[in-house]
Amino acid sequence: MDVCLIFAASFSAFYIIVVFADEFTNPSAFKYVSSLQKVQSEAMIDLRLIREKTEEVEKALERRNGGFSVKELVEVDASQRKAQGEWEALNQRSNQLQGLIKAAQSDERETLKVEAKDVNVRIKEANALRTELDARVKELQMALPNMPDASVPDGPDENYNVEIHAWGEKPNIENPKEHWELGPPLRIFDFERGVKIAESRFTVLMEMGAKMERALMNFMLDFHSSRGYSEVFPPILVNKQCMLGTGQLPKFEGDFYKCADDELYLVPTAEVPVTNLYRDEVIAADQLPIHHCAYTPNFRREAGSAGKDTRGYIRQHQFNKVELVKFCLPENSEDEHEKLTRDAEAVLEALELPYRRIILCAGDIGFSAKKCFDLEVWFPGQNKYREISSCSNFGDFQARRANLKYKPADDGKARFLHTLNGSGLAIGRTLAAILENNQQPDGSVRVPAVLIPYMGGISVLRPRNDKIAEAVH
RNA sequence: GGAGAGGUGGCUGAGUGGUCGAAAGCGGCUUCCUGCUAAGAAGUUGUACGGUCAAAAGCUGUACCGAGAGUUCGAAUCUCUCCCUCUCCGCCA
Repeated sequence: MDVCLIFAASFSAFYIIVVFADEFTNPSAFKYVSSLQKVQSEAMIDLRLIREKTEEVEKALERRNGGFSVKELVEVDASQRKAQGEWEALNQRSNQLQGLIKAAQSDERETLKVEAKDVNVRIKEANALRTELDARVKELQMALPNMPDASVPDGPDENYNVEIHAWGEKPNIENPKEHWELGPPLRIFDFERGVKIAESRFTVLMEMGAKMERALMNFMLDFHSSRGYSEVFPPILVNKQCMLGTGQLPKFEGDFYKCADDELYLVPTAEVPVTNLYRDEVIAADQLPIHHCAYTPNFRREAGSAGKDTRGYIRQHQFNKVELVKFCLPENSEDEHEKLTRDAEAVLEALELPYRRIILCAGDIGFSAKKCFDLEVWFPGQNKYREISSCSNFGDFQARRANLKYKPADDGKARFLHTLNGSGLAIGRTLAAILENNQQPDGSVRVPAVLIPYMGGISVLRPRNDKIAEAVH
């Protein structure tokens, strides 16, 4: 692990040096880099861009794990445009004929009608072809992930993520327990009854657990509200358009819970409803940036993570999270990204939890993101850092899908804005991290100072010996 | 869930088979006028994808009046299906 990190870190430094050196010493390299950056900052998955700069786009996507080909898309797009042209030409003729028929004498009119009918048949055929190709283009286009930003390090998987910095001192605990060992005596978690009520990966929070979960929600919402994020509480069920807009669909259908009778999905993250708040809208530039924070429960099927984190409260089908979402001008998104990540880090610092920030490599980055920082909190019981927040800059990728635009102050043409989001934070994991980091030798847990007011003044969680805590079968 | 009404441009709202991308008003923008403001006058004002152009402007083609299908040479307008909104009733935290 450590070896890997050192390698990754030096790798990253090397990468950055190379980029800088190239930029400032080699004119042709500079040209390449800046044109690549232009490609990336101006438009993600823009069809015109894919058409005109196919190779650059492909090169950028190649850095992602699995690799993505845009060749088929370019080909289908070409035939779609041809079909579109033919269809339009036929429509034009049809429109002409309509005018002629209106002006014609009755005998002449019948002849024209015959031609018009024939044209209409051909229009129908041309339209069928056009529609089919249209759908195919859309399908291929929607399946393409965002292009990683030039500043994202290369690498196929999480082993190539690079640590940016770390904060806090790891607590010195003798034989630290994991949170699932600490929880039941404190009467915080009831894992067995959670399974009884739903299925595995569902947990009941009891008493102090329920209280602290709620305290964390309130603390985080208050925290971000006071830092300029306006609070929203959105629907937890969303329609398909929302899921397409933020990029969960169409690629990852199996990852989410869906209400079969209603075409509605349980939100996997507040990102989905909150980003879609302004879908199909044009926002005046002076209204930007918009900063929202939102609490929602989140539902994920965790398909493909069988065997991972089967114990404990780390990986649940239902979990709570406070999310930060930003809408901003394209030129500000990088800056907003840094600030958003700082806001998430500030929560960890307020809670006195040691963490580190890593930048995800191109192969590990999420589908919609062009750049992503993960915050990882220290778990003494597990003796490792675990993800607790993921802060992404999507560029205009989601904005394109969700049709989110802004109207610039100067010229009137509406343009796609940029979206960002990050967890601030995942509440269940925060609770687990507090348990592990603040555990005392006697099995009690110290409540972080900022949380005490939210816990009704309770400063220590103590083990209890309730009979009801023991499962009775 | 039952009954009724309705979905038109940034907004209000007209339009019941062609001359409608769509009246009128409001708002927005430009210009003029006026010490300033207010008021007034004239003009202009949707989106997407193409073509033309070095590019922009301009010009030009096609589509779009909730979505889809149908009738017709021709649909905002007629028919059908679906979605959504509103009002009343019922139910309910």
